Amino acid sequence: MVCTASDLSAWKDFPKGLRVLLLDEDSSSATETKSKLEAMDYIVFSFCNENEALSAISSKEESFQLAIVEVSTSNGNGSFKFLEAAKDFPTIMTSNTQCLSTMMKCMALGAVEFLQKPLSDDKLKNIWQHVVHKAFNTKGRIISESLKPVKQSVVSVLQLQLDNGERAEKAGVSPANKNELERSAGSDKYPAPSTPQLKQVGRFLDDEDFQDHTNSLMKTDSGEHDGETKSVETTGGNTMVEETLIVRELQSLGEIAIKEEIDLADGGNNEGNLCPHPQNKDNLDISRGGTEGESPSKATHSVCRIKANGKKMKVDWTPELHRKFLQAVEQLGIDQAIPSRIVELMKAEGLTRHNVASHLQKFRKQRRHILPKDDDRRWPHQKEQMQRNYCSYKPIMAFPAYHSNPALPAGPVYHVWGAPNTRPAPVPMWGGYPPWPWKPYPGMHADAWGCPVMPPPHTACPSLPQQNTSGFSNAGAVVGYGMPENYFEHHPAEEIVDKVVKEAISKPWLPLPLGLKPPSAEFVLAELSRQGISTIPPNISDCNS
DNA sequence: GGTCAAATAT
DNA sequence: CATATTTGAC
Repeated sequence: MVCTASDLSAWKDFPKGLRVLLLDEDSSSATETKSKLEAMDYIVFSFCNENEALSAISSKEESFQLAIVEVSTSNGNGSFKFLEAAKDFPTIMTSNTQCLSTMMKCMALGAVEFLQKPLSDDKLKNIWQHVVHKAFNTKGRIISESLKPVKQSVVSVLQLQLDNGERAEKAGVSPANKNELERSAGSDKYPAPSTPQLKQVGRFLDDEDFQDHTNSLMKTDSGEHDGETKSVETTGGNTMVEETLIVRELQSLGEIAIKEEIDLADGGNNEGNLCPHPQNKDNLDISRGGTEGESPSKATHSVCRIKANGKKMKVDWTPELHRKFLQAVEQLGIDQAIPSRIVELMKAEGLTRHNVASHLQKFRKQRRHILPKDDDRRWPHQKEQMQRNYCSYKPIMAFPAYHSNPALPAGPVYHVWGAPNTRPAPVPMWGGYPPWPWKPYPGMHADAWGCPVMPPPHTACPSLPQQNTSGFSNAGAVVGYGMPENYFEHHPAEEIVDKVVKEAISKPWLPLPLGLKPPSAEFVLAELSRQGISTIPPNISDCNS
């Protein structure tokens, strides 16, 4: 993204106020680092032994957004202990040594970067990127309280800039920078936090949820045959598409989607769009001079849903948001899935119980339509039937079709049987749960809503009756969210089944069925580290000489 | 609060 | 005209 005037004002003091926990036993280097950071407007809390640091993060984790931890021969595993404990926010490891094993271990344990000492201004100046990166790439896990404000701030500013850009355009200014953002969004697949350019903010994509976003991007890119550009109004021509593209990406990052109404009519008075701004500043500066005891993040969390004219903005139930919704519903279990609880679980700022209630209503209605009366077993009215053991309740699938969604927590997926939940299992309670067809394809009627799209996962309920009761004619065309769209577009359902089965056979070591996405390297690493990274040298002393 | 249904917005 | 979301009543 080209640095425009609005950039300068919006991001001017971006890292300002970010709280950095510094753990370094070497007091002189600690002091030096601290002063460098402070010169850059970071707020530094310095610790010289890991126990203090540990207790600091465990008691007030929300007070920090970033940690810099020194690892040395003398502090042994202390730094690693900290690193593991501080998984919720980005931790940069630093050391005098250049031992590859050490670096490797740091990375395996979740460090976001390894910096060789001494820490120069250059090395330090962009560490904020890790904060932003983390804030946007914590899907499926719990996003740390301290990172939420950052995320919101960034989203706000970016959205604001979109608005500004829109206005500038109307004034005849070339929107070159937006094109730039778009381009980078589509092609820059690999996050490289060390690269300072702001354009990275346009695409916070990790392997984990890469597919999703790319899908939507590519679809939008490809023009009008797009299933997701629901909010694209053709009125404005291409610029609107770009606008929407970017906004949508932000939206799909888990924020409540707010439809900014761009009033083409009353060109000048869009001051209301400024509303995200104050929040942004607040969030970043709130910690200034504050004491460690405060938790800045708790302060302001509500998304500004008020338009200039005071009207509330509509909640846009993006696939992403709906996915949260579904997760919540599944997690709660059918008889507990009530608006208030769903709202809690969704953890989507700005979303009200009413919003959810409404969505739930629609959701239920749709289901009723899809699963005709005879087996409406899953809704509370039929208490007698609730206990019946329907196949869709059984955790047969380790990777239920619907869950091929990468945004879901990786944790329980491979442990369906031992899932901690009180419910039977984190399994879709609505067997073969259909994707939510947001504007599937042009011309397709929206009552395709509940159409089961996935071929019934082979091992799963072969007898599930309603799988076929509703119109299936479009099955080939409707594509589930979170699935690689092309996959379906080019493979008839039977081929898919075949493919999945073959894969299952060829990889017997994996749980069945495999789902549609093989475990990524990332997943394996994560799993390894979760289990204590036995493959990595237990200590570093052997390489420090 | 939860649900349902009418009212609105898109 | 059909849908999606919000509003309001029960």
